[in-house]
Amino acid sequence: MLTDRQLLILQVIIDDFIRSAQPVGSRSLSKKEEITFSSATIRNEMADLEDLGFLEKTHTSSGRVPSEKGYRYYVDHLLSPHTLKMHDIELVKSVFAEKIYELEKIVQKSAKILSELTSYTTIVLGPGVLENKLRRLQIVPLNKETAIAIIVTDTGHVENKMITIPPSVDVNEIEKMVNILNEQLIGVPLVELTDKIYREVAFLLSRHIKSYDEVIKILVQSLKLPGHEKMFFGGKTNMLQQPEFHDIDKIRTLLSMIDHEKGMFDLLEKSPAGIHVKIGRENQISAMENCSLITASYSIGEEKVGTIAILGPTRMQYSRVISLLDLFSHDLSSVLTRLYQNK
Amino acid sequence: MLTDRQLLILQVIIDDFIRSAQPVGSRSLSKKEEITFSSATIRNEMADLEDLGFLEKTHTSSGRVPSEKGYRYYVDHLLSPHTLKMHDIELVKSVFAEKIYELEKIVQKSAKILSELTSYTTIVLGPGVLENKLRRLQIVPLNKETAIAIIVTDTGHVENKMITIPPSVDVNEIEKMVNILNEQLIGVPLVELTDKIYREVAFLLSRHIKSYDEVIKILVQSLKLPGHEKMFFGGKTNMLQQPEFHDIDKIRTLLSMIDHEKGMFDLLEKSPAGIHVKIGRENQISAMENCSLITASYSIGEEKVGTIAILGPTRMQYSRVISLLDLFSHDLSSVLTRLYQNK
DNA sequence: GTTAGCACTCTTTGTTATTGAGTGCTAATT
DNA sequence: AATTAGCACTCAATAACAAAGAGTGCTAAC
Repeated sequence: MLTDRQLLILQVIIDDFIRSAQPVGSRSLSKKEEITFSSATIRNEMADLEDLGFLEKTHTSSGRVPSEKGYRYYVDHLLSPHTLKMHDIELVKSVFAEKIYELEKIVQKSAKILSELTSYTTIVLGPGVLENKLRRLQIVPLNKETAIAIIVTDTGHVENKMITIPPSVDVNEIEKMVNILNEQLIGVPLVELTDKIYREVAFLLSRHIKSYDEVIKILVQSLKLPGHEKMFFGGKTNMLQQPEFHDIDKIRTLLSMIDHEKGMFDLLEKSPAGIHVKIGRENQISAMENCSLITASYSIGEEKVGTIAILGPTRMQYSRVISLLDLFSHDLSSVLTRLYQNK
Repeated sequence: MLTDRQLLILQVIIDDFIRSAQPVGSRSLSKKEEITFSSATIRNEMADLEDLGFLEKTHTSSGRVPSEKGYRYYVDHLLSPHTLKMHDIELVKSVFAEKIYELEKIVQKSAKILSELTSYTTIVLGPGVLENKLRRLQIVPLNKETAIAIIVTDTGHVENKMITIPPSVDVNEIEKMVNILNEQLIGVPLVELTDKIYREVAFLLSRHIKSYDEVIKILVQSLKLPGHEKMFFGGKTNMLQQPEFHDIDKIRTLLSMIDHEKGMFDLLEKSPAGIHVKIGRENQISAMENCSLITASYSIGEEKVGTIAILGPTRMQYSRVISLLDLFSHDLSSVLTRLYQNK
């Protein structure tokens, strides 16, 4: 539906605007190497592209600026593959070069490096813990009324939670229960724990444990898992450098959105496997009107366990960020798979 | 050295400027109830106060603005005690009303509420974990090479750390060691652990444990505690609302300073017990030139375990913030003392 | 179909004038 | 001797205006 020339013009305009953040005029376009026709021709084409909704003007006699539809088309059809610099690749690899085994640390460092490489904001979700398998359950009494329940998963993740013990329950009973549970439940994915307890272990417990009713309550209480995975941020304030956010009000709503973790979580959680680009209002959040979000998933083996996202202005270096995320999510996945899959 | 009238004028100017953020002129001052003398008199006094370094002008014919020295004097000598509104007190109490026992949650919620009450930024440091006493040490093997070391303290705090196990070491040996250690070390403050191990337990271990040298290495590795206490933030973006930070560059340096936790930590860590006010450059950090930091300590029993701080513009509501912090640190201390001291 | 040419639009920048809140100083008043 | 009224002066902020420049759309020529 678009002619080759229109595509070329659209692409060059968007490339130029991404670089300069300034509306692009016909005259400056006509000077580019790729462009062999006159500014008048470009003007005509630009008018057509505007009618079609790919470009916009900031005022009647201004140069053109890509619309959301324009970016969408650009991302879907015009993206020229970006070759990463050696330096970039090395930095990415450096995250995985050190012998860090703690998953959270890897993830946190990832967020930091990615935000430095892009000068946008990085958000990493997960790795999810619900699919992890139980390695050890421990209940450590602190005093008469309280105890700490600790869950260790096969990925080395530790969850802990303070619980209250009703006075009727004997500490020894709890210890007994914990022993039984460890025997029965090791290797069971955390999501299935409660279910499995009711189906298979409850019977066993009822035979060996005195105040069964009370104890089972504590158990369920301590297995109640964190509602959602952890999020890690990098470069939260990077958006302040972007010229489109030189307005205090915009930056305030954006930053407080970023800090309001729940909303961010909802946004990332539903992102599917693979790399995806959401442009401006496609994100359904008014604070993100001028932002794009690129998400990539990472996995252990075949199973998706988390999401990496880069938040930038709609005027984002899509090509570069996609290449980086692609490299990164693959490397992260393979490291995690190597570390945590075969046990 | 200052006359009563000068003190009055200084106080009224600072109060007014804190409220309005606008330079205060002689005419508007003369209209205040407290002021019974003419604008000309005020002008003369203001000139004197400026000569003494308590006031400044933004330009030759502008009204006066407090200098850092002015704020200092105001905080030290002129602060009128602020009576908190019922509503404020209720909000503070609400943090402690719920039956939350997890220390970190209490602290986190505190940061949030305080930032909402003040519309400044809240930073909470601690509670320190080094003085806590060991309740349980646990090492959970994940696979041949790695294991998770878990430390539970008497305050219910859980630290965990991934460690690598050299191939020469038998998992059973580790288990044996952990049992010995739990017998010997429960109740010992975390800071003293390593010391105590070398002094008293090493001998015991060397008798019972085969590959003693290797095992002790793992042990020390797993007891290496986090270099410093955790920090919690509230209202990180609140400073964006302050008119003195309507400048993008200022806000950027400030926010990135806040996000750079190390620097913040250094700032808070050395703050002594009680409530203290650091004004502007007294903080020794250029990004905080226009900021004041009010710190308060909180404690378990008699022992200081952490710091609450409020970061605001130098044009801060000192009186109100001090009252809030005072109330807060006392309440927090008494709750913590009740929960964690008597065991 | 393309492009040169031109009138027109709108932002940006700079200049100038005006206003108003404020000061400092002097002289009059208490 | 301290206070205050009065006045000349300063400076930021605002508005009004002009000029420049980058851009457009349209028409007519190529």
